[in-house]
Amino acid sequence: VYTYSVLMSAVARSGRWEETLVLLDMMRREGVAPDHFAFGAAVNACAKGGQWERAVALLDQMRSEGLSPNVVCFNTAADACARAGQWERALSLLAEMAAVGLRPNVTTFSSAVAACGNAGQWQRALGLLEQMEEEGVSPNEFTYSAAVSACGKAGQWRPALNILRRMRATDCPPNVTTYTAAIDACGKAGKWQLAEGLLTEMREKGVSPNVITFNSAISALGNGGQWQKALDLLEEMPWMGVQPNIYSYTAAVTACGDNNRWAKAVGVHEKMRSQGIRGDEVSFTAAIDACAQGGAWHMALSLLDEMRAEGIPPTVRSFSTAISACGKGLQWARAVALLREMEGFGVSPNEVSFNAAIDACGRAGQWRAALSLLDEMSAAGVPRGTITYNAVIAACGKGKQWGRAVALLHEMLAGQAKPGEPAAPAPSAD
RNA sequence: GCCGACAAACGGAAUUCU
Repeated sequence: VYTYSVLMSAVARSGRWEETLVLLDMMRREGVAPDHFAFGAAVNACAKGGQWERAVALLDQMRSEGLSPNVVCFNTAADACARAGQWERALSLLAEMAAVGLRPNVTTFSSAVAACGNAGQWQRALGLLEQMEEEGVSPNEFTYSAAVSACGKAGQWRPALNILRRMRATDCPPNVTTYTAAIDACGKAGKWQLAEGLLTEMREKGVSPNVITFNSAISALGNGGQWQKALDLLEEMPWMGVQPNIYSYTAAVTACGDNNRWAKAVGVHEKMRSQGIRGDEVSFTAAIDACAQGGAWHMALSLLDEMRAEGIPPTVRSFSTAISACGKGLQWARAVALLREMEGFGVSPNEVSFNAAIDACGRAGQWRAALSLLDEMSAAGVPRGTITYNAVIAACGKGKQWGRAVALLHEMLAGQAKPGEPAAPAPSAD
């Protein structure tokens, strides 16, 4: 039993849940009854592998084999729900624990808070903080950080900062992760000055920022329009003993790109590579996107070539971004050509790729080309989305093809009869 | 007590509007 569960925990870390289930079966076949550790490892593998239903089902499986799930098993299943944003399931596991006489601990609550946060339920996350204290369980850094992150994801920077304030009054003061989550929360809300202030504050309090903290701060500055400050911080972080990684550079590339500084973005990306950090598909795509936003379609295409020359296979996102770059530069023929070429590189265009190409045609007044792409899309088995219709309707509008635009609108509405789907944004009616 | 299972923070793409 011991040997098996050690083996399973190793497999679990890599998220290979299928293998842990096979191992469970092997144990049974050899007449070895899986214990809490073995099941715990299997539940963990399901959690890491994104299989929250299986994780929860394993708890029932345990019972049918005569084992009552313990707190760790519940916690691990709650973590699976948290990762999937299944807050209702996470909360029902909490309730279930109480029903079978188990006391949820701080880990249980932390996962439940994270589950709410990942589902956008920030008020519920805060409610859980209160609830756990009422039940005599003190939140720790994990819980608080999850709560700050929950607020941040929902754009709630004030409650996020309130949690930090509250922590200062406990014997669990904010640590580097909490500060990082708070910086990220401020950044997402465009509050770059607050993010900057938190970075200063933490250092004053003797909490050393790590690379993730700096990356969040760079993004916060970029998101607040402060691309120059973002670049400055990238330069300064080594002085504070933290070497930038590829995430840091990519955040800086995005900061420049989102603020209409495509040449700076490309420069930062090059600098990264001159520092011995190889670009990857994400960093290149960020640089291509910076060019797209700046209308620098030619540079976007060069970057796409460059990444291939470096042996970094462009992804569907890379291609879609480059198509968009061509479109914004009114290079519709190049956009369409790229759409057709990508298949040759082993990358199938998806809905986004087609949308970008259709938009490229529309911008250039090529409504016929846009319509034929719509047909091609169906022929390729790629479903049309709301955005597809918006783009193609806009293309017809630009080409003064009112009848076609209206027909497409009706087609879109007719095909959208699925209840529960969000309604299409109303196209402007001129 | 530890030596077998559990938890938190950061980066990339499309349409319109902001």
